[in-house]
Amino acid sequence: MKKLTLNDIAKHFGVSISTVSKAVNDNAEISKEVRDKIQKYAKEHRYRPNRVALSLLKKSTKTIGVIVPTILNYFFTQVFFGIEKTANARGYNIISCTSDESYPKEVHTVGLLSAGIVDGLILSLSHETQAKANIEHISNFIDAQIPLVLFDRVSDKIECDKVIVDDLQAGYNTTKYLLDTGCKSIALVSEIYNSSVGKLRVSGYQNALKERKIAYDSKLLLKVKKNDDLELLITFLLDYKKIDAIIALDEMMAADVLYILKSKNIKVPEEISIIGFTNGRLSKYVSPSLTMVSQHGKYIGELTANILIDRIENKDDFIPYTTKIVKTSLIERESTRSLT
Amino acid sequence: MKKLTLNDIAKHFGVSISTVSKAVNDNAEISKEVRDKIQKYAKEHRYRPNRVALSLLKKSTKTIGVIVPTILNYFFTQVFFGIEKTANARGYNIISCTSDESYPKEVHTVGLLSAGIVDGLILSLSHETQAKANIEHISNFIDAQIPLVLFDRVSDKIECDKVIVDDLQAGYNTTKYLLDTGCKSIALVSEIYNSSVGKLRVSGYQNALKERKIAYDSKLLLKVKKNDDLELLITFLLDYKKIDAIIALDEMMAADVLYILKSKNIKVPEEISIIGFTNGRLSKYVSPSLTMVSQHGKYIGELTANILIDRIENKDDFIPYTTKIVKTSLIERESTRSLT
DNA sequence: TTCCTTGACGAAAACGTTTTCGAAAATTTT
DNA sequence: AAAATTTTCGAAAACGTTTTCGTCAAGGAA
Repeated sequence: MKKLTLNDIAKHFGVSISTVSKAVNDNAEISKEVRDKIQKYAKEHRYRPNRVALSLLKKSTKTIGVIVPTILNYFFTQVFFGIEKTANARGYNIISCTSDESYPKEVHTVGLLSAGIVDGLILSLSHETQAKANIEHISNFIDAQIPLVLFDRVSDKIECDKVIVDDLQAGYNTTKYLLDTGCKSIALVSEIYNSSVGKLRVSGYQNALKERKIAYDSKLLLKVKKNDDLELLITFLLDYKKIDAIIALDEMMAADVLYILKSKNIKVPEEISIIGFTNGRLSKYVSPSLTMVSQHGKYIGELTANILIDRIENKDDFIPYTTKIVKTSLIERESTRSLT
Repeated sequence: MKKLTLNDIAKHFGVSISTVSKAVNDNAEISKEVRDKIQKYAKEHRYRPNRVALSLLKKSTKTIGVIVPTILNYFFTQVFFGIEKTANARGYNIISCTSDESYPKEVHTVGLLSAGIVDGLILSLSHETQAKANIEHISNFIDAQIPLVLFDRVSDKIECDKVIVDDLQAGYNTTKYLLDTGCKSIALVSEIYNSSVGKLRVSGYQNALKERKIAYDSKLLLKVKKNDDLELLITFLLDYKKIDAIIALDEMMAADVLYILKSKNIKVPEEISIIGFTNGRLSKYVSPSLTMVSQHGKYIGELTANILIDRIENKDDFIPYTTKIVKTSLIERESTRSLT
């Protein structure tokens, strides 16, 4: 039951390979009887054209590469889901890789994918890459003439299509929302302080403060690293100053903050309000449920995939690069006070 | 800056393709000077051997296919993470697909992946496939001589390597644990009642009941479908009989059950205990936090990938198929009473 | 009959790579 | 100087497919 090739079928019928190829493709150039005979045989023996050979010939693999910093994060899982869905619908497979927030791994993976196995690439920069701001590997990839779409974690230095979240506005909106509910002293905790999205959210936060003529205090910006003890940091923060709201830059962290506050018997939202980024599964179920910023991950995935595939399928046409900005939505729940 | 081929380099230096190939592969057959000259040029122009051409020649793509029923589920995300990690470590890329619990989509995807683009396949059967028990597409795949490893959702009718969770034992253990904490009337809610794993867990549940000489009441087994109103079903259940424990067959459902009980002002675990399957992010953060069964998803992914790659790399050797059974662990939290 | 058209099929190139084998040239050995 | 060996490189096959073009025969038209 070895894999059947055109050559095998050709030998079986004593005809040429071209005849078989045309027959299985139902080409009228071949007489009806021969065609039927060969098609029947091919079907019975489950002949399938070798996609690798086809890829080599057509210079198109019908697969797109996806590199995300991590998959153990609801936002990226959602985006991934959206990409997979639309890619499949448009006849593409996806080959998925994780950079694990690591620069060397990203370089390595991008290199691999530039060797002809994908027709295009979707990428969200790793945290380390954004911190280093070293994007030579991306430039090389672009030089290889393979379409690339960046999403969420992008870089100004890279010229290509991009899909980003309106993080500046989101940072501004959440801060303003908290101020409007009567909060005065708002802290911000972030693990991704070096990433483009983290910085934009902080800028939005600062803009909102400035608008209300509230001085920005950098001590209220908690940069937490991988193995930091968040509880300790929060304890210090609360000792430093009276806080009445905390913005957490991802969902897990929002949940962690809530957990810590509850363990300290601090009432949420009466004493401290919480808003988190990424509206995942957690936020609905904890109590009090968390007010969150939704980034519409699935939609971003769909949009990104569509832009990439359009680019792949109109490779010769000159289409200027676009940057799509996706607005966020605030999902109001119980961890914030109501607007008065 | 078009993609460079061996031919391009050969022309540039006026040598043959074979010379260039050997030179870039640092073959001593080529004189040191020529080798250096060509390697320098290749590096400068970022030559990378075309992987598609290589795959065709070597009949090996160094990629493995993964088909899971859904990625929006923490267990499968975990498994996926484990697979990706070990596959990468062993030099393989993964091409990932979702069956969306749909039989036709699974058939289609398995078909695609049998056309030579993967060296092996990792698969967890869709719910619909297990309900239909139609596995012809899998048989066809196996006939094509491509290594296959099934995990979690498997079928007795398919002969191949398998990695499964000890769901029978897990069902038994959780039930027994609840009985030991003093529960007498245990209900079970499941969305995957037709899957192999669902059935095993129910069997384990029944075994534990039988051991304690408690009659099994099929009304306590809630089969919930995609769009059912869980709250209504639970209300009926509570009206039907006094319940003091609920086993939920996945994490979301456990959280939903908790949510519903809380909204009915039923104390957990004083009045009703809850145990859920899949120890994800949710369970830790809800309150009371949920006692869960951990299936060690990441480990399963690693194990599965290793078995598959071993099979790929020793294709000629005859190694009998194995079925690895991974034990579960019970993570005790606040949604169950303490053992007395 | 002769010419032209049409139908049915095959030969060969092309995609990019590795590898085996052969051959020429350079070097060493006798 | 002749013979033997080694060094250095190229030709060609192979992987499986599509597609262009050519060929040959049959059939119809003149």
